[in-house]
Amino acid sequence: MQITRQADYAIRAVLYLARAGKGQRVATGDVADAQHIPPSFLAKIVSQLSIAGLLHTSRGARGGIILARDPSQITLLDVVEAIDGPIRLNECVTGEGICVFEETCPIKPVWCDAQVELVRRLKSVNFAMLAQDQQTESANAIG
Amino acid sequence: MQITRQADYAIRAVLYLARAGKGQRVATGDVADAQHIPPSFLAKIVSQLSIAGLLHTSRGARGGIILARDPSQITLLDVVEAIDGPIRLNECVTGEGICVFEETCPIKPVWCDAQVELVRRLKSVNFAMLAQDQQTESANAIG
DNA sequence: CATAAACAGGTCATCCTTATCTGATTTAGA
DNA sequence: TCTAAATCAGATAAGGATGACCTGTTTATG
Repeated sequence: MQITRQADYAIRAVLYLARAGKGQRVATGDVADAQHIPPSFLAKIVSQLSIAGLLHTSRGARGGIILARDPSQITLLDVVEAIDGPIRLNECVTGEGICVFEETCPIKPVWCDAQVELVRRLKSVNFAMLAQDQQTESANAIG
Repeated sequence: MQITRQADYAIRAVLYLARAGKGQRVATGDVADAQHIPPSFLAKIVSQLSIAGLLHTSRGARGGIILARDPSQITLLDVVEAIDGPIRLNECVTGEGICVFEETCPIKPVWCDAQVELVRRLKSVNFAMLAQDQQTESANAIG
């Protein structure tokens, strides 16, 4: 019930790029340094984000990575799902035919609803918002 | 980003007990059969639920398991956290000092808020409700 | 051509998850 | 008291996910 470290790293990387400003190409080494991400691990993550179409890479000297679209067009959900795959709170939410009790199970709707809400929430946050905010005063989940 | 099979099994087991009715002692083997749970695996789960105080066990012939409190006093959250531990959407939500960027991170509040909402939702569902409902017509999370 | 950088991939250790098995212990009932 | 029924505790094992490293290969710049 937790996103992976990879997804967390990916979010921080995209945030860094969003903050770097428009059309600013950045070396992944710089991102790793600034965000305290193991450099060789970040390479893999960048590769996945590139395949997902969230950023463009350019090789060679003066190469680097750059966001594929405006930060306002990249949501938290985009990044999380690019790395961890689709959000599924329980196996049965995946589709039909997974659970024997599907038809009469009173729990499945609970998971479905909760998942819809979570997805909606992550989709509502984009990286233009995140890049400009410093930490907002907000609820703390502890306790 | 998914509850474990164990947690899912635990939920189904508790649901079965809730449906069995008040003061009805049931053999774990029966639960395993009815809910299609590997019997020897269920034993471990039952043990954890017992430690968590959600059900009582009695050994010996005619022994079995029984809910420790009224189904209305057991929430979905109780069962999930008894097995999987506290719900944490991201490592940083656990507490202070985990993340270097805590103070200025614009993402942490998003996770905290989403987690609070998810926990609230799971806490709002108890097994008295689940036991009496057949499947309600509800949103489907697919798509 | 030399250098800087991304890229592809393989490897590795560790932990988690799921599951099974075995033996010990307890209890009800004949 | 004996036996069958049932939980309890612990060891074990396969498999996969996770986090991380390392080595070449390709490509663009100067």
